[in-house]
Amino acid sequence: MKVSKARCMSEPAEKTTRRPDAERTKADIMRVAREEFAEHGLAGGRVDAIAARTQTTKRMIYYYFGSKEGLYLAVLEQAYCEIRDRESKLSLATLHPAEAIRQLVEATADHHDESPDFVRLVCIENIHYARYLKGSETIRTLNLTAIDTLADIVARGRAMGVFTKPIDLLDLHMFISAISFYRVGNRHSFGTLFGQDMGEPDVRTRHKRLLTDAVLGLLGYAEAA
Amino acid sequence: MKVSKARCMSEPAEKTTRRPDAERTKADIMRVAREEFAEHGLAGGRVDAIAARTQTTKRMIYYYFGSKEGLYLAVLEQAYCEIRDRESKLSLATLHPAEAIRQLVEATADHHDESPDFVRLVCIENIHYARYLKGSETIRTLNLTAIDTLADIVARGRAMGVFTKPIDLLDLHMFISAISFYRVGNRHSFGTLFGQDMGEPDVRTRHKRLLTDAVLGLLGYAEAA
Amino acid sequence: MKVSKARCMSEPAEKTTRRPDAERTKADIMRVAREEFAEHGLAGGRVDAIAARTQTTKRMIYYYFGSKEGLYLAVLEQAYCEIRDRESKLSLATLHPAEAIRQLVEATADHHDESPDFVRLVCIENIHYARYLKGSETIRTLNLTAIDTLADIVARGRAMGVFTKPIDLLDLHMFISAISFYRVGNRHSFGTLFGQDMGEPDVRTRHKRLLTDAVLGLLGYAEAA
Amino acid sequence: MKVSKARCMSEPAEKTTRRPDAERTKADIMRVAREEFAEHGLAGGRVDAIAARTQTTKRMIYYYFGSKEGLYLAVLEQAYCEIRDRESKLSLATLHPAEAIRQLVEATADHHDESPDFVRLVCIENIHYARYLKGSETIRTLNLTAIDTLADIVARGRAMGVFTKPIDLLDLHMFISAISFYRVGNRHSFGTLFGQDMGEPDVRTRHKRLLTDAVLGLLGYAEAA
DNA sequence: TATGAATGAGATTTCATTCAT
DNA sequence: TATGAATGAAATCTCATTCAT
Repeated sequence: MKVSKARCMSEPAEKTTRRPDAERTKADIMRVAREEFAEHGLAGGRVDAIAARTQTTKRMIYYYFGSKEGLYLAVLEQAYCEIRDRESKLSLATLHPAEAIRQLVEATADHHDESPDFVRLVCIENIHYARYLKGSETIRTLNLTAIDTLADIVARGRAMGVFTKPIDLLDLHMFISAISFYRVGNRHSFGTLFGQDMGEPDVRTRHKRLLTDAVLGLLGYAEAA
Repeated sequence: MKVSKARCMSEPAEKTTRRPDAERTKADIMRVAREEFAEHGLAGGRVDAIAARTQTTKRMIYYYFGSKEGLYLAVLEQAYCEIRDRESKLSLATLHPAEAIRQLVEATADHHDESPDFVRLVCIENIHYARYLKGSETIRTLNLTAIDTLADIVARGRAMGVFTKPIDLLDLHMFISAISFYRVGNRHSFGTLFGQDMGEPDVRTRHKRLLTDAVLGLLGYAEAA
Repeated sequence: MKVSKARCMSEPAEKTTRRPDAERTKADIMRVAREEFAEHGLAGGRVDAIAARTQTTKRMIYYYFGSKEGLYLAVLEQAYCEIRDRESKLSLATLHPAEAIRQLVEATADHHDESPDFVRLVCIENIHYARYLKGSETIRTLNLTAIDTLADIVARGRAMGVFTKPIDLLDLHMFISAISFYRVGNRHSFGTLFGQDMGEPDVRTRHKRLLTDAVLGLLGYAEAA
Repeated sequence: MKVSKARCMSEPAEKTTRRPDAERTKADIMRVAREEFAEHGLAGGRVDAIAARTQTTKRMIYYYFGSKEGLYLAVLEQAYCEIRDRESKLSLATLHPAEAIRQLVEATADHHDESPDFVRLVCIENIHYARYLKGSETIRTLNLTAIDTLADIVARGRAMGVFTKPIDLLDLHMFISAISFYRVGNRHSFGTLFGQDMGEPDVRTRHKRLLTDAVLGLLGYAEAA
């Protein structure tokens, strides 16, 4: 598989001798493939369907990605890269720790709400026991920054004396992710069983506030401090 | 108890030994199908593979369930029935509200940890936009007791003055479910990315305590009360 | 195949010792089978579908008719018996020959128009190269009376000097049948291609008059005679 | 000539020898499929049987025609196209109207006698209530020329004063078609019941003469004119 | 690079028929 | 006579992948 470019997907065309369409063709395929796999899963996604919605042909999919699985992996890597990029764009270092937590929670929840494809791909990947994630050089070397961001905020809060309880950073991250993820990933079953649409703006707002409160509570945030 | 016992196909076989034994055949198929679908999803699951691991033939799958989708739906319904049964067996009515919450959280988390197949099926169903769930008369009339149980505890806690903050019951339920669900559903990607196995006993214990603390915090549990 | 009762299907129950339901069960099966085969053909008709619309079970179909083909044959025989019965009820012997021809043509056309199932079964049987017809003792011994009826009319007409041209009786019968049959059997393709519904009352009337005219013409009917 | 030549897929292969040769593959499949469907009907025809008698594989049938029904429709369209082509090749414009009628009747009867596959396919299609015909853009826009041809002859005959009776053109066409069609379509049942083989040359000749006479009679052909 | 045709293996589903009681 | 369960064989259709140019 010749795909594992650790540097995500930005690279603005490089101006080499090869036809300038190559990158565009690959991007076109990946965009469609992402929709297809997010919609139907790896087993349910159809190479034919992807090719049909692309400017190019099936042969090119194999030329560039080697196999259906190779394409799926590329899609997965791209999705994680985007998440990493979004995470690393947050600048919470100058905020009051409680406010930083609030903004981090909101950003995380919003990321998930706005990227249902990503959530679906992660669900799908877990159905496959994260087999592709595990096999991906790219993703294993991908530094997810969420923990670092959290670490900084918590350290500052503790130094300032506003966070008073000890809590494992990974647990804290899991907590924030779990709620954010569940709201999107389980939206359809939850909505069906309980009649609540978790996409509604005020439900969304309420859940973010709830999560912020819970997280601050776990950190032992002393409001008065 | 407002829960209308919609038959969950338990009834232990009226006449002991029947002729060619339809119930056993169906149960045999469903047991195997559940494994197959939970493992590979609806698209990835193979009717052939199911039949091969069964005492009967592929033909009988169609005889009893009509189609692969029909079988999947039957499996899904059964899985939800079991969860409902487990939920309704909890008797927390006599416990102190805080203790009841703790036990409810623990039971919920344990249910999920011990039923990874259920969690996977729900993920899969959400990938299908809960289409089968929505189409299932059985499941739509299935009274999920979780909310009732929660309602009772919260009402008692509030009456006793130990729960001091207002919180929506559905949000509370979502909160507990989300953490319980994510721990199992996203175990593989989380483990791969962060190097933590959420199945380990002490992680599990820690997460349950964390969730209990968070929930009690959201309820405004005043320990001294 | 135990079915070949030359005497068609009348026999009013016989009052023997056997369960009185036997004949009714058979008749029930045949009624449904006739619909099914007329609708979908021999290959397209489904034993399951027949059984499902019957008061009895699939097993009984095999008990009484031996096989799908046996049932089809029984249906075919019954259909031809009914036609024979209808034909033999015509009493044209006392009419003026030209009037008799007119009534015979009308009756034939009406028979076909009112028995689309029969027409369809005959089409289907011809698709099978009349294999079942050829193999049927019952039908081979069935005296189709159409030719006799025609023969009588033509003989009388010729004796009276009103039919002046010689014409083969079988050709004459073919002529009348062909138009009557085509109107029903090819109704759907004809209607689609030419936008004319041959079932409409005035089209039907027109065609009957046309056919009568043509037949009388072929017979050299001299009106003034 | 008001006939819009809707392409009937004739075009003799633009580039002589192509690469893997799609047209030949399709034509090969259709030739065999036509035999199979004409022989056994849509329900009775087997895709496997078609593939086996072809130079290619079953897979290609689905590649080119999508489904068994798609292939059947293609066969049906082709059969109708051929008929239209045959019809449009008749040049009766310069003949005496009575002679033109005779040749038209003979050609129509001959067409049917020489294309039993076409007749069988039309029977089969009528069993299906002309559902495929109705759904076929191609066939619905196919201008059947028979009526035009007839119209021209009748108009000339009337202008010349040799055709003296008014008659609906569609009825006239129905008449000619019905006899021609019945002779082939119902050959087997008719032969079985009445012991006459309608394929025999002198029967065929006799029927053509009979039909010509009847048609001219309906037109009020005055020989002396 | 690019393309349309081709394909083998295997997927789901169907069907007439029979068995056990 | 009656019934529901069972079945083997074969039907239709699908899919990722590769070939020839």
